[in-house]
Amino acid sequence: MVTLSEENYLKAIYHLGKQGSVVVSTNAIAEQMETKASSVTDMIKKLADKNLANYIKYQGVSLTKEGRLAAASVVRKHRLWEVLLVEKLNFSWDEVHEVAEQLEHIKSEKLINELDAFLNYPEEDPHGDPIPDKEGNIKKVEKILLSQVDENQSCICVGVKDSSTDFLKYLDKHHISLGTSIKIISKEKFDESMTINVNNALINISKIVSNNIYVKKG
Amino acid sequence: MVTLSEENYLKAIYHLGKQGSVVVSTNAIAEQMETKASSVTDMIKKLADKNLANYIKYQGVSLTKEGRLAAASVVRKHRLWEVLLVEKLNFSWDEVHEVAEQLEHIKSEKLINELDAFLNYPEEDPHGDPIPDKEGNIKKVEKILLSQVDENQSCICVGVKDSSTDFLKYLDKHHISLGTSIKIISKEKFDESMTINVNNALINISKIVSNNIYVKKG
DNA sequence: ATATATTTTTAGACAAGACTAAAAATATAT
DNA sequence: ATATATTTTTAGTCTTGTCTAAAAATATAT
Ligand SMILES: [Mn+2]
Ligand SMILES: [Mn+2]
Ligand SMILES: [Mn+2]
Ligand SMILES: [Mn+2]
Repeated sequence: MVTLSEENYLKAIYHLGKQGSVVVSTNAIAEQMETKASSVTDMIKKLADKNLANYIKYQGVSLTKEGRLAAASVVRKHRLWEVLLVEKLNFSWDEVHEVAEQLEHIKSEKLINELDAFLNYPEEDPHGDPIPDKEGNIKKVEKILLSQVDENQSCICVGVKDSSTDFLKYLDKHHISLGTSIKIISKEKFDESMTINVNNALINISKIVSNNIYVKKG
Repeated sequence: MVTLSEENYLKAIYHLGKQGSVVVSTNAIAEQMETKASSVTDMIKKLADKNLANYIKYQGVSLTKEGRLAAASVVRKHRLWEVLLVEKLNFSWDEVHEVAEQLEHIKSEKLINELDAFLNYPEEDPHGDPIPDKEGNIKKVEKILLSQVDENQSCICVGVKDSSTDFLKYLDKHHISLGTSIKIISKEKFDESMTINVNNALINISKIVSNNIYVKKG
């Protein structure tokens, strides 16, 4: 039995582990989860006791095979629920995350499998993030940050790095969503802002924005 | 903020309160929730502190207006989720309860309203139980226990009192479901068992069974 | 290499929710 | 009316998950 709280820690370690080294620091987890380092240390020990994490004092933590599968299962549920909310229940992509945070902890094999089928086996969530399969495998899609595209190049928005409500609403306001074509008109050396063409409108976006939009060539 | 545990107690008091007097005893709650009387006393105090329950020591507990609304909201969510599971996700009526026990605690106004609309505003759950509206009102449908129907009378199954997996599977085996026509052929004085006609088959059911099936005349 | 800063762990406390055992209140039976 | 049985509450303990403050380990800078 994995508790709700343990699931949240597993998920945090899972996410932190794939952006950089597999070993994750106590402070990184604390920051991600908006909790205190001492709480993290306590929980890491419990995860290690349950064979969900590898832990060496002062050296950081990584997930075991079992822990990684448990984490991927939570992520799978989170993203499938997000698809349901957007596709069937009229949620917009900036409204789903909070509710999915709750739904991801519902325990029922049948429920998640039926949900998957009902949604026609989606491969991505409403933010362009891949949905792990039952074995925890995810389709690694090649995508780069908009900030890394050169002047005069065109690309297509395929995801967002920040999926906070604020950022997604900003994108809505500028009519940027998954599938939107973007052409880089010019880049400013000074502050790394860029002017882009979206739906034949020119808009200027800051480095922070271009650093949080994933695109593919085309 | 009402916690998950508080919601479960509210629901128990709500259910116990409508089958008999509105004031509910500590022991009755303990039995319903499979917990100890001392735990119930502790929780009742918390509910009273939050103005969700009226509590007089040694005299039992009842729900306040606010508590009744909170309880009805949990029941509403429970039953709407059960409808989703059966109508859209291929669950049978004996599989839904456990999962609905989890889903009923998800907090999101929008989610439950959209779910209601998506399901086309159902009035009953898969066991024939009425779904409270947003204000906590339920359509009181007149139904009687099968055990109370006289010999040679016909009736239609409109609900079940016991919705345990075991009982529902028993009904499945005998092809009794919501809407099934039942004619009482004979009643045994001795043990109050009865022989009934279901889909032109004669079956004998015990008092326990006839006491857990709701029917309407017709 | 040593002093300083940062990170991580430990120790001790707290709140929620549950339990056992004992005490107090209420109900029942003679 | 009094003794007995049942119900309910209290007192004290436990587990989970969190926190603060202090101690220990590790990293960084001169
Ligand atoms: Mn999300
Ligand atoms: Mn979560
Ligand atoms: Mn149910
Ligand atoms: Mn429940």
